[in-house]
Amino acid sequence: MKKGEETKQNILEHGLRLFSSKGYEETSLKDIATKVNIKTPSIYAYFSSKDELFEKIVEFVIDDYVKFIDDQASTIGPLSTKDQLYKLLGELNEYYYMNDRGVFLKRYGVFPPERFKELITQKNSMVENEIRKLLYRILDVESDDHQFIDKENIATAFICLLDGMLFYLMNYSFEEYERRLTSTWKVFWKGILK
Amino acid sequence: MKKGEETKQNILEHGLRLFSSKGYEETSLKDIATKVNIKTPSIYAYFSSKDELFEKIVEFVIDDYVKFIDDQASTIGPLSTKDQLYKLLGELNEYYYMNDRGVFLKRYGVFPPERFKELITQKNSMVENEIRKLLYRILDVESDDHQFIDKENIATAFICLLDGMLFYLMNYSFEEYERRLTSTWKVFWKGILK
DNA sequence: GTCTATACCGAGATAGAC
DNA sequence: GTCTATCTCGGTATAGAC
Repeated sequence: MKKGEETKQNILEHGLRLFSSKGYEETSLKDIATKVNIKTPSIYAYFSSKDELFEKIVEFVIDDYVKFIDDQASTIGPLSTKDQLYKLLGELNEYYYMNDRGVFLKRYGVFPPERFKELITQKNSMVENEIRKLLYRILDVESDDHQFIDKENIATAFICLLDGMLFYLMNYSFEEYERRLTSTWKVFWKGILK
Repeated sequence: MKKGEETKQNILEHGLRLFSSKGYEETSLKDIATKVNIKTPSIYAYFSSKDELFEKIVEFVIDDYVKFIDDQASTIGPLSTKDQLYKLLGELNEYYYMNDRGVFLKRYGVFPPERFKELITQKNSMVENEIRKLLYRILDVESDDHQFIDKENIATAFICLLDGMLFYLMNYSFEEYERRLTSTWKVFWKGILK
């Protein structure tokens, strides 16, 4: 990779990390520059403004998440319906926990800075759709022992569960999160059986 | 009410509203002063800094919510267990939807500015405890036809559901939220029965 | 491509008149 | 109790040398 290209990547990565943990306004270009080991004005060689940098990160993050969701489709294929659902829940949760992209997604998905509201809500509905599509695919397979309630219903409850678990992930230790995941999953699974 | 006292209340109220909708950093003291129809420096007659103003609002909001939860205890008394749970879920959700205090609570509960992190997480665990206590009280009554799974389990799932629904409340119309509440509730209720 | 120097602005905050 | 005037600081952004 060329030196310039490398710097650009570094700016994007550290920007992502800082925006995730501290928020848009609380992160200065100087903070980012320091992490990348350059001076603030050098950032302008790659991005025309702080806003533009942020938007580029938004786009990268959402596209990456959509890709991640699609990847799950192929990974969970051979499992039983129950295991597929549980695995999907765990994987999507851990995507949030394990990297800054997830935190970024949630932080700005729920509370976007005024200027980026439109861009973000638009992109966000893509994500929910992707998850719903995957859930329908899982539930459509009839080769299983179980009977389920209405699919749409399940998807809505599943997504709610996903969002709710996020709070646990963010506010508690990983162990506590796992305990709570088990509890919640039990209720969900019993709840969607006919 | 004395004039000074009134101004102070106005600052608190408009501060709350602006912090909820725009966030801490994006809200300037000038924004608040404008809404109150005073000039920025007048705020310092009541609060020694922006930080102090914010902290006062945090404390007010959390205390008010805890009070609200306690109020629910007396309101839902005569209903069946099922109706009590459903009503509680609806009431707690709508507290969020209907006033800025709820949005404030969530916004800073999940993503507090660095400086206030400690204050807020500490206060926040009080809230979860209050909800758990109330749930245990509801579930302890045995005069009902239903058998339930483990109480702790139910409480965890309930709180997860509460947090998840928040995303629906914030990102969709009230009608869509209600549709989704129905779906999610169905799954939850089936899930907690023995 | 990265730097130093600097312009510019808006924020939080203080002093002191009325 | 509220104002005008003003200070200070840190942020984004630009100019121009190397």
